[in-house]
Amino acid sequence: MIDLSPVKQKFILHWGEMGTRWGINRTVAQIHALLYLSRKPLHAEEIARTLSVARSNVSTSLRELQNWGIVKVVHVLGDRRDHFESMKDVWEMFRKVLAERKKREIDPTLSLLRECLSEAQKEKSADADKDTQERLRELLGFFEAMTTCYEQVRHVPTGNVVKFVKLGDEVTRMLGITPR
Amino acid sequence: MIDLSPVKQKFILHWGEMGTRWGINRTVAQIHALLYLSRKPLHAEEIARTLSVARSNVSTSLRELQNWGIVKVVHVLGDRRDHFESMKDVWEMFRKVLAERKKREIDPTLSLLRECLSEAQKEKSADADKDTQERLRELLGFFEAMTTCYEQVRHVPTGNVVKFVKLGDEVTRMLGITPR
DNA sequence: CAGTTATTTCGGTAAGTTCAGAATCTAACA
DNA sequence: TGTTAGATTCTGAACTTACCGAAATAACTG
Repeated sequence: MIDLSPVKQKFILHWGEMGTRWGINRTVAQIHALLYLSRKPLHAEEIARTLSVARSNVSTSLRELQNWGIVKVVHVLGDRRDHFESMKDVWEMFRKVLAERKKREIDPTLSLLRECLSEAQKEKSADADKDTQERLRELLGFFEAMTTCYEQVRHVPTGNVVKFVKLGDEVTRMLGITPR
Repeated sequence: MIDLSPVKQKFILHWGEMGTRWGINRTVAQIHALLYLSRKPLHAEEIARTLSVARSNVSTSLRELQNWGIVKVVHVLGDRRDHFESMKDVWEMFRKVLAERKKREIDPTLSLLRECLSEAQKEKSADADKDTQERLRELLGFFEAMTTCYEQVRHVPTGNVVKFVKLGDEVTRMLGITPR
């Protein structure tokens, strides 16, 4: 951490904390922050030294970041060590994470809700739990809406994000769909 | 757990798992699932028994759910124990959580990024780290866009959510803002 | 106000996670 | 083909977080 400017330190620590709040391992998030801020790709040893964490820990964490699809291995001429760099396009990065979370958490939840609903219909005490069914159905509806929403957002190219957000603002205002 | 239908069990367990992935304590999420599915408000003792967790643990978790604003205390006539019920409107619940997460995580991140940027400008090695500044600025831009986005979504009444999502779909398609 | 029941707080313990270092594996290079 | 730098995996220790049960507190009843 000594090698880092105070600003970088501050950000990396914060990002680590935020990670834990969203179910991401602290070290994983810190490494991500470090790579995101780094001008050049770093090798594992360098990361371990900079953040004062074990080399092994870095290895595992990098693997995870690669699984999220936001960190990539690159090679530097004349150096046989792997170097790692983070995606720099924030929007693209966000989309990656969104896609991955959908795959890991939303999709399984959709399946589960559907299973539950079909099982609920077969159950003996069927009408006794009409209520549960209704609840599950509403939740399913919600996640389906989220999926639709995601499908739209997923294809907006980075350059258009701001435009897109502003547009949404206009439209909702015009149509008065959001009475306050 | 014995008192629960298989379907309820299944859902509660899943919801608990999903909770952990998003930084929510497993028990907290399970209690939330239980209350969400429950037709009538439950008292703490009942929750503890049903989920086989300690009474005290239930107490703490309920407090947390109340902090999120998605569980409320209600009183049952002729019973002096507190009873708890979950909000049933999924969309409303989602908005609550969104609002809370914004307050707890996004807003502090915005502040931090602004601090970092202003400190970065004062730093000695100022131009050496033009790059870092640029990265931070982009991240800030992203979170600002997210905030705008949130502000729109935040006022959509439950009845209009589906309409809203479909509308977004139409608009983006019409304008061809999302070329595939 | 004494007795009863519900709720919260707190200290210890169990469970889970993170981490360092050793052992193993892989591949570059002589 | 042997040597070595680098990457990965494994294991036990340290630390963190979640959880329980006991004790204290608060709320109610007669």
